[in-house]
Amino acid sequence: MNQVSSSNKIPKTARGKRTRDKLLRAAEVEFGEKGFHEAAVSGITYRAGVALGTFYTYFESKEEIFQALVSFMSHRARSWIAERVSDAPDRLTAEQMGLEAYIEFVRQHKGIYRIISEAEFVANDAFREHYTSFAAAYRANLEEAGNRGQIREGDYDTWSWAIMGMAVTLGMRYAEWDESIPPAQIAQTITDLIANGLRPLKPK
Amino acid sequence: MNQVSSSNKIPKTARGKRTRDKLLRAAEVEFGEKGFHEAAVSGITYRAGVALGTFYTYFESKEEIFQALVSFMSHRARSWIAERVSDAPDRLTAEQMGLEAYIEFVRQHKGIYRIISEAEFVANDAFREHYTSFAAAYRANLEEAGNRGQIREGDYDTWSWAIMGMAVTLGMRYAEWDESIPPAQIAQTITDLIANGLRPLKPK
Amino acid sequence: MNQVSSSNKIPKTARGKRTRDKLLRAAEVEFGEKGFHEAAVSGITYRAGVALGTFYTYFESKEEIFQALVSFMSHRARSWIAERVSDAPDRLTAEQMGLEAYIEFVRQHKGIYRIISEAEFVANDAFREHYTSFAAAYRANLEEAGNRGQIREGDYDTWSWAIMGMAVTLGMRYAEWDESIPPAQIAQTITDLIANGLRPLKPK
Amino acid sequence: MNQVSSSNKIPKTARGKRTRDKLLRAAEVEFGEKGFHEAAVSGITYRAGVALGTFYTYFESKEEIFQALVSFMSHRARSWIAERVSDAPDRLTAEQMGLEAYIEFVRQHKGIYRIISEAEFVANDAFREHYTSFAAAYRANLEEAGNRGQIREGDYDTWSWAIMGMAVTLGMRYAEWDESIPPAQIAQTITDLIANGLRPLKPK
DNA sequence: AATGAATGAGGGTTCATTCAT
DNA sequence: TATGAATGAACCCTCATTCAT
Repeated sequence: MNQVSSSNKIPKTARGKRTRDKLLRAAEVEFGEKGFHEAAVSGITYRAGVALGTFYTYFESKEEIFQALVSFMSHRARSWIAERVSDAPDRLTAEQMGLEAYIEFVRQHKGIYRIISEAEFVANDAFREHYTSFAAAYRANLEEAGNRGQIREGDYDTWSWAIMGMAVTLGMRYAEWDESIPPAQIAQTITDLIANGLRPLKPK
Repeated sequence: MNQVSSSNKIPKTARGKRTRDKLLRAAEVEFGEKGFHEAAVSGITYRAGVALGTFYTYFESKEEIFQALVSFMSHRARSWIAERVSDAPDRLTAEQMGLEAYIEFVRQHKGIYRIISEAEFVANDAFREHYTSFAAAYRANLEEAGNRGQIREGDYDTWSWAIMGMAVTLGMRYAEWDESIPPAQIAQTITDLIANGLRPLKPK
Repeated sequence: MNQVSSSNKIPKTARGKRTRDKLLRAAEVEFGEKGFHEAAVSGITYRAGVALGTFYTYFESKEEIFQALVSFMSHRARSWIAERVSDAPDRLTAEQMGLEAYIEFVRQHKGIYRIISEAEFVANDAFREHYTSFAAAYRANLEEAGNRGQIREGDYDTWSWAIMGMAVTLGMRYAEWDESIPPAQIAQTITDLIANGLRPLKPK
Repeated sequence: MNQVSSSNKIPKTARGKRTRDKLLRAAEVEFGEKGFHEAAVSGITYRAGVALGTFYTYFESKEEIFQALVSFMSHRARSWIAERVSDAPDRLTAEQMGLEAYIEFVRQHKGIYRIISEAEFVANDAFREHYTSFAAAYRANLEEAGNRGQIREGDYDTWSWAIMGMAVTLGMRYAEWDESIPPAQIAQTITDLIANGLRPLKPK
């Protein structure tokens, strides 16, 4: 019942691929605006400009397309950030650039934020996969930085989840709720926090 | 639809109060288990042991009881943490105890976590109120600690949201997903991160 | 999933009982006219004069009401025949009266014939129950007649199914397809066949 | 909708004939397993190993292929029995062999039984044709036997339907439901019943 | 002949809410 | 207050059939 569900619904023609893609794009908008439960399959097909039945040529169910969407967007986010970060000189700068990139990404894809939030309850596998991948990437970075002596050693696992948690919540706060503060500034503040903690800089 | 229409449905008799209470308690379980959309009013009344129609004697709608629940639980969480933290010697210790308390709280009330997550989309007012209150409490603490020289000065606003974000995500990770690590240990790690940042402890 | 399905949908008030009854009666007409698959729940509620949703107050599904109907009608048919036969002087006369009663019954309830036919594939349990009960009744009669010496001894089981088979098929032929021959005449012919077989009456 | 519109879809090439045949064979399995309404055209084409659209190259509709199938199988059954019976020494022996053959046939083609049952409501013309042909064959046999003095005279029409009815029902009972009793034994019992009726063998 | 994508009417089912008692 | 029957809008999904290639 949860078996790989790669359903024999993969398009075999170029036309089919195009239609499937239109549906995915439409689903991003529909789910992003209304949330999973309020979204309607007919809303997706309407936005995609195809007939209702066409939906079921490519997806088994509303759940399935939602899952597909979560995976798809999770990849997009990760690769977008990775690209932006690739030429960072050191880990802390990379952290800062990554955070900034993440907030910008969310600002450009508000629907995505909502979609991933809901995924916890609707497409739990994809949801966990998303966070686990993100955290794993962070963890690898922290470890590498640790090995190079750029940061101290410690519980990289927990740290990576903690940093990701900041990013997510700040994404919500400063990308969803309130766009008045530039991403760079938020990223700067947080990076400083991560780097230096709260200690008085020159404690006596 | 999102306006907290303080309905004129407040019970006047003792019997009425009891019934309303049964409904609220039942709603916590129903919403916690199924989430807002999958939950059914009939499920709530069934758990409460009253007839379906009785629900509308006390609540205008499914949305209303959900809102009431979010506010109620948000208060419970805050006061539970406040109590646990009240006798902390200093801010950092308080931070650690608070984080630990928070994780414990989520472990004991998994439904609550889910309810607040969904509130973002279903009862946005109550949801923002929840996070804003939490962040404000943090902010006040940070500011006070700053004034006392216990921590350095900085953008307390952003910091408070960042720290809260860690807590939320770690709550998910180490209370929802995986309970194998003791809350105290997680709290310790994070507090250390907050306090000291990632800098090598004895840089040359 | 097939558990007794006595679903907690039993009406608790007199009004409820009346509504459930209206639905059953309407279902008899709808299923009889259109067959299970072509019949619509909305057709049933329309005929019953209630709202669509009311259906699901009393029945879990279209399948469930169909099953209920088969059982109900099977009982009706059996008791109708039993009543007609009760004062027969001997077994052969009873056979004849029973067959006649059966054909008359089918003529008055053409829908029922179709319903039971389809039940084989839609509500197999109820279907088997129907035929098994009928055959058991026949069998008991044959056995009793055998014990009294009214008929010879033999494989009552197979005989009872054979006789029932005649009745069913003749019901189809002379009640469904063609009503020109009076039931009594058909019953007479068959009884004679059952009683005497095909042997020349005065074989040399 | 029930008129056998001898469609202009008869294949002209050898390849076409082969494809049409594959579809018919696949339809037998699909309809036999699922029944008319649950069966899907796509199920048929899938089993046949052709594309969905190909179906409509050979058949006007789902109804049409079903009709074609009923006729085809009705012929098969009749000729199979006829063959088995052809060398019977007398009518009663022929009856017995025919009944035995029929039960064996149903045991080997359970799908066919279901298909013909459903035909009453889906392809009524073909259904009546089927039963009428069978009955006519019986009738001719009875008449001939009567003329020869092998059986007494009587209402051959009703008798033929009655005997056929036994066969059908016993087919269901001892071929579909329960295969534990050998066809020959059932045939024997019934033939005896037909031949001798229920009369005590040595009446005074 | 064969393919497979596209269509859309149709129907079963859910459930928040209302209402009569 | 409490009950539970009644309502009907809403929506997911199926699948026979058509059509462009």
